[in-house]
Parts: sequence; structure tokens; C-alpha cells
Amino acid sequence: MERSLSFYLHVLTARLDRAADRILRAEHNVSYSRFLALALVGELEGATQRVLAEYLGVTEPSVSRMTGVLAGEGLLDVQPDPAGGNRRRLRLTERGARLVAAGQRTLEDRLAMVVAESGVPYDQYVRYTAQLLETFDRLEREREVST
Amino acid sequence: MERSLSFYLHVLTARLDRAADRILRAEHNVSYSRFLALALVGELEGATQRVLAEYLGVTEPSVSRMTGVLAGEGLLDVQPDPAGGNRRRLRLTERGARLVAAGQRTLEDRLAMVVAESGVPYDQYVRYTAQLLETFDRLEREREVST
DNA sequence: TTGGCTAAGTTAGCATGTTAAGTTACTGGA
DNA sequence: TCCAGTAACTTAACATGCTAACTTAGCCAA
Repeated sequence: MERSLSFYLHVLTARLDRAADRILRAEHNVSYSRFLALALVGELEGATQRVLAEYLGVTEPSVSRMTGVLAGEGLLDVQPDPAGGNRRRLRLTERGARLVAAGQRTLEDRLAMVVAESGVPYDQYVRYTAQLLETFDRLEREREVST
Repeated sequence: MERSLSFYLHVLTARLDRAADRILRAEHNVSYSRFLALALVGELEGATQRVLAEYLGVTEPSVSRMTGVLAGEGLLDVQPDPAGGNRRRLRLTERGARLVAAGQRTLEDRLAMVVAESGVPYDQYVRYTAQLLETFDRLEREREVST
């Protein structure tokens, strides 16, 4: 196989995810998936599960199961939307918010170190990555419309 | 959350993987994970399961289960190493090799299109990505030694 | 020849992703 | 008023990661 971009991205991301998982479990006793969910809820105060699923890039059943677990652990507060409809509003609990803040510091410090060590220009790489994501999303949406 | 690099990479890769999965299932009736395993076996003629695990960036139990399934489907040939030891030599069957060749063409064409559309310079992005992967691997190895 | 060591692979059980199908809560027209 | 439609969520079953613990095969020293 001519080592392709998708393969490199796949492996790089898998390793970063696993390292993040290891660090978060060791220092904050939470998996990376759960951490990502909590971090986004922190940003999207009062989001519904559907919105969270969209931002996380996973399906609604995944979010449904995850929010159940996180609420059970006291990190997340899940309430029926007071405005009505079959909706749940999501918020971080006090503990959830502390965990997100601490975890973010830990992770960003480590990744910045790896990037610095590699010599890859951080800002440009982030820009490229975000740009690819945006293009990919747009093409996928166009594909869906045409289906 | 200040949208961090790890988050962008995580989401971009998750979407690329899912798109690849969708395409491969539709056109070649195989999942992306299985396709990656087969593609690497094609490159690493006669590799052991341990070597394949290392190249795929997954654990040996994962490979063990996967090779069982792929052999059952007639895409992979798993034989005890004639040189002895508790080893299995992996090779593609005729069908496996055809599938790999066809799948690679399909996927690379599509991804190249996305990258072109995004305006991100393909070669440079691949270089950066490979460079990050290499640095990350080195740092992880150093970490393991020091543990 | 045998008991321990090492390398490679497997098994078991869990986490978290998926799709397909079912449920719940509201809305709007007859 | 009530039934059909729509949006949001849940449940069930499966795929594929993981770690921990076990098994298998060969080697070597006593």
C-alpha cells in the first residue's frame, strides 16, 4: 500500500486518542470519550443530546448511552427541556466542570510538547486540519442532499 | 473548549474512517478495519500477527480475532510458520488480493478529491502528518523505556 | 529428560462505535 | 377532540477497540 494520507491520519489519531485516554484515566479517572462529551457540554450550555451528537461527530444512540452513564456518575445534569418537546437539556455539574478544566490543561500541554518536538508548525497544521474537516463536511452534506 | 488540535484530528479522522467504511461496504462489501488489515498483509507478505498488530497500531488480541474472521471469509491464508515457533504466517488469498487492489483505487481517488477541493497542499499535509506520527512514536517508546 | 523462560497467540469481559427499529412528546388539520 | 406526522430519544444487537490472564511452542541449563 502506498502509505496514504487516510492511513497516516487513522494511525496518528488512534495513537493520540489512546495516549489521551491513558493520561486522563491515570490523572482524572475518566476515558477520553467521556471527557470529550463533557468538554463539549461545557461549551454548549444547555444543548440537547442531538446537538451534542452532531458536535461530537457520533450518533444519537451513542450520546444517549453516554449521557446516562455520565449522569449516573454525577458529572452531568440531564433535565427535560422546560420549553417542552421530547428533549433533554444537558449541563455540567460542579464536579463535571472541574474535571473538564483540569483535563484540558493536562492534555493541551502534552500535545503541544509533541508538536513542538516534531518541528511541525502547530498553527498551520491546525488550520489545515480544520480546513479539511470543513471541506469534508460540506461535501458530505452535498452528497446527502443528492441522495 | 478552545478547539484543540487533538479534537480536530479526532473528528476529522472519525469522519474519514466512516466515509471509507461506507464506501468500502457499498462497493466491495468489507469494513474499513478489515480492509486495512488486508492491505497491510498484502504489503507485509508472510508477516506474523504480532507484526501486523504493530503496523496497524492495534493490539494482538484485535489482530487475532480479525485474522480468524478474514480467514473464515476466504480473504486471508493463515498458516503455522514452517520455521517453527508459535507463529502464524499471513498471506492474501487470490480473492483478498483482488479486493485490496480494487479498494485502494476507490479510496485514494475519493480522498484526493476532498483534499484538492479544500485547497490544503496534499504533499505537505501528508509530510506533516507522517512527521507527527514519527515523533509521537519515538516519545512513546522513550516513555515506555523509562517506566 | 525435564522444568523454567520467552515469545506468540487466544480467551474473556468491558467500552463505545454503528444501524434498525421502537417509544415519547408535541403540533396541526379534519 | 383526536389522529397522523415529526422530532428527539431509547433499546437491541452487533463490530471492533482495549486490558488481564491464560495457553502453546520452542529453547536451554541442570
